[in-house]
Amino acid sequence: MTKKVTITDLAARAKVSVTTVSQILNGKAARFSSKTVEKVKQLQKEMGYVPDFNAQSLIRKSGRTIGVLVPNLNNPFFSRFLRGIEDEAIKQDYVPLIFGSNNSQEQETHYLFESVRRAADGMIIASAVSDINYIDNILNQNGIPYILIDQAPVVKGDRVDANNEKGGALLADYLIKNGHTNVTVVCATKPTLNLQERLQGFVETYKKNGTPIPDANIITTDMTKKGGYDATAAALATKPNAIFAINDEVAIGLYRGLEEAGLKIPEDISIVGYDDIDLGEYIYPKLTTVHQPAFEMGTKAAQMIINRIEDQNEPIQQVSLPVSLVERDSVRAID
Amino acid sequence: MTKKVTITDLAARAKVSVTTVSQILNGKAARFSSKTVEKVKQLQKEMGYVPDFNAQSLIRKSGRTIGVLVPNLNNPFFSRFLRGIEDEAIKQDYVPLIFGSNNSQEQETHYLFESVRRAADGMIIASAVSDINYIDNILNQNGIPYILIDQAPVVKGDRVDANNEKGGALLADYLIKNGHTNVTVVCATKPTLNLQERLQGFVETYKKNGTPIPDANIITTDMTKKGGYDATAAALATKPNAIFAINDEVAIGLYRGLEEAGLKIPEDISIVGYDDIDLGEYIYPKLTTVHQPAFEMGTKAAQMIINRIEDQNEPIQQVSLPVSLVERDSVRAID
DNA sequence: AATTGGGATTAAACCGGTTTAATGCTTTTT
DNA sequence: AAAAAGCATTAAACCGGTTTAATCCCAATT
Repeated sequence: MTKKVTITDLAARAKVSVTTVSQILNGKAARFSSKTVEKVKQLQKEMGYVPDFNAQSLIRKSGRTIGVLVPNLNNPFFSRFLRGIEDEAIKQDYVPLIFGSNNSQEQETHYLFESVRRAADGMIIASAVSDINYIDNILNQNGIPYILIDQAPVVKGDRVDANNEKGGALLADYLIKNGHTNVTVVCATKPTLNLQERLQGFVETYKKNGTPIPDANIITTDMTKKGGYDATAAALATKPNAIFAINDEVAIGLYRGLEEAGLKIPEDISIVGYDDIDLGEYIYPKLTTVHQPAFEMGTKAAQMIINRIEDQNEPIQQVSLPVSLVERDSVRAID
Repeated sequence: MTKKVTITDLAARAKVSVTTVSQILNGKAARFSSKTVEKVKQLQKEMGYVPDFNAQSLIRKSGRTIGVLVPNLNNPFFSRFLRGIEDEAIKQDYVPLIFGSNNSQEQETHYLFESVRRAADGMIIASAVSDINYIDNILNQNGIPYILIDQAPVVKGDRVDANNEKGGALLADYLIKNGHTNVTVVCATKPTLNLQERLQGFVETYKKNGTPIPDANIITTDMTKKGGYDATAAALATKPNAIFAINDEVAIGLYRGLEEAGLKIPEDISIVGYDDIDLGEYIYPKLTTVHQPAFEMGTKAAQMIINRIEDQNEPIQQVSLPVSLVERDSVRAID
């Protein structure tokens, strides 16, 4: 409970001015005698002096903080994504301020304002909401740069995503190749852009194949395990021989639902997911899915927002990371 | 990119002093004429004035920030725990600064110092390390109160945990009741206190039952899915009829390992886990485990640290939340 | 009419730093 | 010997707020 040591205390004990201390501790020591430099550095250790963060940020006009908003802390995809952000941010001496909105627009708004209030230097946003105008309003008005994950910017802006259309197409091709012409999709009730794109890529591929997917075969639900589970009956009612779960969490729910319905994967029905969360390798049967480079999306997003923060005039970037098919055991070939 | 509005700007436009604006905006408006009050409030909206966080924190000597350190952002147990913290913190107008150390003491240390530097008002720590003296050193020296999750304080200090010994005992009783006298445990290589306690409760119960567990039946590995998977062979070598995975993640790994070994759960071997992550309900067969109130542990921890922050003299609290057995399908009765 | 009192407002100090523009002293240069 | 240059250091302004202790003005008391 020792009272906090300030730069003034340190200066007093060193019998120099605070300017001197400040300069030396910030490495602008060029013009100070090595005697003074040593004295100050020594005293810093001795007294355990740590510059006051708020005082520093106030005058530097930056706290090297990045606000990060994700819809769901629970989804392993986002955990990996967050790890990527943390990893890169730390390297560049930034700190992420992480918020999970639980898929609620109200909470998103709250956290957006909280980030503004805390003077985040920039934000990385994976919104759960499809209409993101309001984000731009809040952030732009406050001069906070941001980068969107998996969403199209309202106005021209930075963006990182993985190639969702491609991912959808990859899955469709694979399923078609394995003889599944009768598929149903379990998607979100209010799909965000990335989901729309996945769906689009998938559906288009089937159309091109001459085996279009009827609208009735698009089931909607929540993007959670429970959502997948709850959608089982509706999906089954369409009598598909394969189901495309728009993300892996939903696939997990479907696994359970199908098991309870007495159906065996992939003998009775095939399933594919999307994301490639690590769990996919552990469940039985192992899940065939599309790999999204979640970690890399995180590091890339962090790099980009830091660049933007430090140079507002950088050209706008829209980065689309590659995806790939992860072929495992949840699909069987039919004839 | 409109330059940030300061209180001075606002005061100028309102033709009053900054003192007036400050007072009014902080609700100390009692002595101001309603005309002035209205004018200021109106202008605040109009100009979109948000008080500078760092300036405010500097003088208030608090940024209402709670540092949170967890070993692993990936583990659903911690996701739920974090949600609990976030939930409670927000209510009390605090913001959690979340860090995941990836089970590395080096990173833990880094984040500890980062929290000090950022002037966290307090910390909630779920360390991955069993010897936590160093935490106390860093934090205590800087006058930052903290509360430990699932660890015993070095010196008398606040603590939240769930009743781990009880949980271990619960599992042991259940297994014994179902006729499993020959069990093996998969535990951490360097178990933190909570894991030691679980193990202790489990082992003691078996000992009391007159069927002690041989040391050879305690297998150690990493606390991840992969760790569980990797431990399969060693566990199987002890020829158990039931395995206690010290947490659910490990159990998931074991599920996969056992499947590959051609063993059926629970027909050929029974498994129990610990934590009750939501996944347990979805895998096949559903996992029997011990429920830890992760969310409540989070809210409780947040409440406690906030109390401590706001009143350093509060009596020290050690809260142990109740656990319960969740009986599902991964154990069969043998005779 | 002088004094008191209270309502409305603000000047000024302060929080803990950073930075710019001096200042004072030596040492060189001319 | 005076002017210029160089080195080491620091005074003072500033960042954007909060808070304490005035100050001002007008109505009410004595």
